Amino acid sequence: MKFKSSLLDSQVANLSTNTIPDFLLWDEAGPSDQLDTLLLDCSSLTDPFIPWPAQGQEAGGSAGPAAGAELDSSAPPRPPGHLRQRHAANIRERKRMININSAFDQLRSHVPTFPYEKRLSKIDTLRLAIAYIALLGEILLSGCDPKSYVEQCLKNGLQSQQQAAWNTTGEQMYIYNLHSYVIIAILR
DNA sequence: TAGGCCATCTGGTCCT
DNA sequence: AGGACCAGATGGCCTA
Repeated sequence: MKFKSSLLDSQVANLSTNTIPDFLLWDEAGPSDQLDTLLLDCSSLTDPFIPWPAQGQEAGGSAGPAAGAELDSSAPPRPPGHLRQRHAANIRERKRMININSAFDQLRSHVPTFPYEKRLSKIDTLRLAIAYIALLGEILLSGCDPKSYVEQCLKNGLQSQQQAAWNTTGEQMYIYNLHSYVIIAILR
């Protein structure tokens, strides 16, 4: 997600003309079933299957630098079964990352974005979620109607932004943009 | 083509 | 000892 000023400005412009931007949550795009199945199949293997090709060749994906260490004659000798254990650890790691990515997908589905916004990156998902939670907390504390609170918040925010633009740091502007982004995306 | 994002592999560390 | 977690390194893909 890139906070292009033109993007935010266009949404603010729409809002100022009482045109509420569309809001859409990300489609539930769960992890690849095929990949899950593949990993389950791999983890059920009982023989020390080595997924990467013969030495010196690149596996289907990208091999890390240490993959070459196996080929390094100067490297310390590995204990027997090291490759098998390493392969098992790789599978566990992939499954762990799938779990993490699944959680990210779930989180994305709860973070308000614009329908034309490209898929949120992980870091943007986290930052927007933080901003969203903060906003929800403010709404709870205010006791106001959520929609009217958000609209009022946006109006006040725009005024304060204009007033304080001259001394606003980049970091503050980024946080402000996150806050505004969430607010505008919520309104519909 | 450079930069951002991501998946993957790997070794190290900590925990059970 | 083995699993979970983590961070570094690397290469692929995509976009401006």
